Amino acid sequence: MQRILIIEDEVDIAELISFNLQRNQFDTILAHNGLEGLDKAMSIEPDLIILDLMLPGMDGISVNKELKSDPRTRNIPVIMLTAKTQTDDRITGLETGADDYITKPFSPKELVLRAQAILKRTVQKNSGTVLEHGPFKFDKNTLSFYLDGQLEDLTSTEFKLMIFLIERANAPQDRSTLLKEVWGYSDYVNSRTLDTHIKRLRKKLEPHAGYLETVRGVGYRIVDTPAAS
Amino acid sequence: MQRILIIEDEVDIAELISFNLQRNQFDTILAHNGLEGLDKAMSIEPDLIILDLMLPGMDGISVNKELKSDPRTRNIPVIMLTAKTQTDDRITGLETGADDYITKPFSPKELVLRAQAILKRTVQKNSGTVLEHGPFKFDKNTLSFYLDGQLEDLTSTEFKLMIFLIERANAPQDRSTLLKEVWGYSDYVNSRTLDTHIKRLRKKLEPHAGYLETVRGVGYRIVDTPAAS
DNA sequence: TTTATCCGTGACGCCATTGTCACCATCATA
DNA sequence: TATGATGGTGACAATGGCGTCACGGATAAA
Repeated sequence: MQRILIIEDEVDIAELISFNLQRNQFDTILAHNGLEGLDKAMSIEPDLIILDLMLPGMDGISVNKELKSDPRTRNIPVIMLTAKTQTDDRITGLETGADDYITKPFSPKELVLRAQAILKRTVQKNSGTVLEHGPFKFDKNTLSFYLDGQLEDLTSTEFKLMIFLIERANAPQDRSTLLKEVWGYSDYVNSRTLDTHIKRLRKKLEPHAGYLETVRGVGYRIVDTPAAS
Repeated sequence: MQRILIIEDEVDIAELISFNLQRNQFDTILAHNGLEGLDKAMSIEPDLIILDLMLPGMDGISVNKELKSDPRTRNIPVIMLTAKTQTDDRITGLETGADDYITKPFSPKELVLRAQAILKRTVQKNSGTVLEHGPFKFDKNTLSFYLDGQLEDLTSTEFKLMIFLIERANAPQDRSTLLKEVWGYSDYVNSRTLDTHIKRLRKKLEPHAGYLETVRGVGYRIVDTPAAS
């Protein structure tokens, strides 16, 4: 079950939020001022924080700044609650730190929807975008490629080709499959295009080009352990 | 717990494999000929299949072909067991269908390692590589972009930029952050590069460019619901 | 050894992508 | 309203990615 920390001094509002979130299968934790909120955020490490902008003592912006400066809480998404006046149009813009904001008065339904949307997003963001295989490492988010830990340049075609092969490691992929899946060619084209790209790839993969094997009569494959040469 | 189907007629070998996999927290199912194997594969839908090449009645290659032709079993990875003779060097090459192969005699340890490697891979492959936001859809594997379900072209810079913004939807990202994270610029450069790319993106996002908002004095953001215009 | 395939490679030219600049439009503030 | 700052836009040039081709080398079967 996902836990949501609510930092809000007005008890009525805090209860209203808490009630609606619990009804939608979230666990809730309450904090009634900024310091208590920071404390609980650090110790509990919730999945999401709902933070009122106006708080006694330490205001929401400062709390958020503190949250973003600590590694334990830096990646926890924050929804900011703001009052609808002119001045905080500026705040919504400036609050680069907050992941979303809601203006009071707000409907509980909207808040639940936003919470769900954000949590869904962070689950997506932190899952399965890094692919490792031997000395190769790929980050599908930033489209970056590392060879022995060193960032190297790959063109997007090379990137697609490598990912396709690595996700099917050891299994040879034939030429027409590769041209279809990586290039999007619908019918088989007899050309040297694939070979040329493989050549360029091998050059960039040095000294680990041995992972990329030719399977004569079929196509190519990436192996778990390169043959001794 | 992950289930592994073992299709192997020699009882001793089947037991050996089964024992070692179970010791490593896998569930195992045994089948002693090709037809029984196909049957169990269809009904149980295991996470991985270990398939002997030499089987009484229907041989391994035919079984594999059948497996790949049925939608229920098509995506289940297959490890093929082959005897080490000259002829099946050819088979290993030809067996585009199998995801990996092991030559007999093999060490149980190696088999377990390969099974774990393959299962880890398929988990990676099927997770979190598709990102959706409103009318936008991204496949990080094929680097393809869909607008209202229609495949559209994005350059790799545009792709990176969109992913970065969407994963931080609603939260404005300032110019220097974007230049640093998407372009890899280390120090702030005062240039119109970002603006130009945003312009090009907006053109390609039509008629949904409203999702990409300018936050004056800060940078840009993607919103969940575009403002009415 | 011969022969037919299949693959690797270097060179070349096209063109999409990208960054820059000048100029204009828009916005915030006094 | 006036003014300065910030963002939008069109045009342009440089670069690099990409596909094609011709040729040579390697491999497998006869």
